[in-house]
Amino acid sequence: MSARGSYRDVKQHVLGQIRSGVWRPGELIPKEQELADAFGCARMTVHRALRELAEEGVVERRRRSGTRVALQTERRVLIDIPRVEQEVAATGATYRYVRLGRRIVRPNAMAAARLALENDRKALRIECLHYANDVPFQLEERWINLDVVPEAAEEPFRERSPNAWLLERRPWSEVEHVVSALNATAQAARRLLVSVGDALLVVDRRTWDGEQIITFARMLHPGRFYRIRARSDRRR
Amino acid sequence: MSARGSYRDVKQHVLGQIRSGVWRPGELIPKEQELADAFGCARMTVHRALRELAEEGVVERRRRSGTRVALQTERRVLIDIPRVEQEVAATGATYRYVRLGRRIVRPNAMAAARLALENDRKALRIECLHYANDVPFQLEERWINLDVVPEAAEEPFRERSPNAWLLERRPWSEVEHVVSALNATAQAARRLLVSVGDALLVVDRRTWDGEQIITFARMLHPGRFYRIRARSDRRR
DNA sequence: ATCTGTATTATGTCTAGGCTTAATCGAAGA
DNA sequence: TCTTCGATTAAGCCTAGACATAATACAGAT
Repeated sequence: MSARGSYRDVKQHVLGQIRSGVWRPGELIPKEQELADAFGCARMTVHRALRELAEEGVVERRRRSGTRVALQTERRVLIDIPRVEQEVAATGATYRYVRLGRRIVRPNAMAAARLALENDRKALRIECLHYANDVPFQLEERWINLDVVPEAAEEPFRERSPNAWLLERRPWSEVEHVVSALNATAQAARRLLVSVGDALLVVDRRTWDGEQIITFARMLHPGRFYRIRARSDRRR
Repeated sequence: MSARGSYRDVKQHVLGQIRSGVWRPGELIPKEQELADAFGCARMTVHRALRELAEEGVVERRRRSGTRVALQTERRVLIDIPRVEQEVAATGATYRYVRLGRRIVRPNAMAAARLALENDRKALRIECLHYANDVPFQLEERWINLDVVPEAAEEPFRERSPNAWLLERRPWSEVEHVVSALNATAQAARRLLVSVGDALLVVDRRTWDGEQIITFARMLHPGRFYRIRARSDRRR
């Protein structure tokens, strides 16, 4: 077959067999040693190719049983969620940040639940607006857990956004994003320069460091402007 | 240090140094050989650990330069987008599928653009509704490219949803998802049993096989019900 | 007929070397 | 001063073995 195999060649070949329908979903494919012999390479080289295909969800592997073509029940999608600054800059627009408000308060029911705060604990609430070319792009309602980040109580957040400030300061271990849709309230509509009731795309983000919840942010976007895009390319 | 190293141990150690702030963003970390010596393992073992961390976006690697802690400019998120049937079933609800309409027509401007169709080419349009416990869960407007999937012209799609039918039949190589928010039109509101103007979460999906676009689907969800959730855990 | 222990098998991981390649540094030349 | 080119370095990939581990099959016992 091919004189000297690289793991990429093996991946391409296996993917080709699957995509062209020679190896069908659920079917067993040749074992590592057989592929290694066919390609004239070491088993480790085949192993790496198949391991990566398994990580990508293309094949499923079990010890003793062998490797089989995955039943495509799920689509796995990799999304890059950039910072607002970069997202705006990427479109060529000029980015601007404005802090609207900042208070240390007892959180409302939603924020308290999201932050998993004990009764009566206060948290820092920041409201701010991100512009693209002086057009409102994102309205952010940010809650910071002062038990975890006490130094935030000293920070005015006038120049730098809470997100940028936190990213520089706090390592994080886990993030959760929840995307939904809401109608604009009177206040949100005023801030975002849209009509009351217009559909808004909502991204809720929680950030952990270990067991502790650092921060919760609700980010509202005019539905016409904001897009979350994701492409999952099974070929690579 | 540790008597015998596995690549997981190395990963954990490196991640620990980063999370605890010992190795800071942008900073160089020890080279592969040094870590291998420290752990008393082979360089390949360290190599695999660092390669995986690089894939996860935790570190950045350059030949000759070395490995450095990534500046966390982006958050990479892995999302599993299941099929509606499974998504509904996962909540314990009963799934039901209803075909509303099916016609071979010249696509409207949006669909023609999404499908990249030549002038005057017709396409198959299917409108259908997915229920969870007899409550409308997703309204789907599906366009199928008959140049690529001519056999779809014979299929009534009465029992099986276009998605299920296509997944069984056509291998695909690439998917694009675009998420946005829209206000419910009169027709969509009637189908989904919501009020006109209610915020809907919109997922547009395009599927390729190689260069060809197989299908485009616009899926509408009542904003209150549908959630796209994603957790990115940097620890593993 | 059912349970249990053992042998088998394919993948999972590791080792200790090798060569390859891209990025960088520094020295020599223009 | 600027450019170019060769040496160096650290990651990238590969090999040919080894042992570990999980899942299965099968034989023997109950």
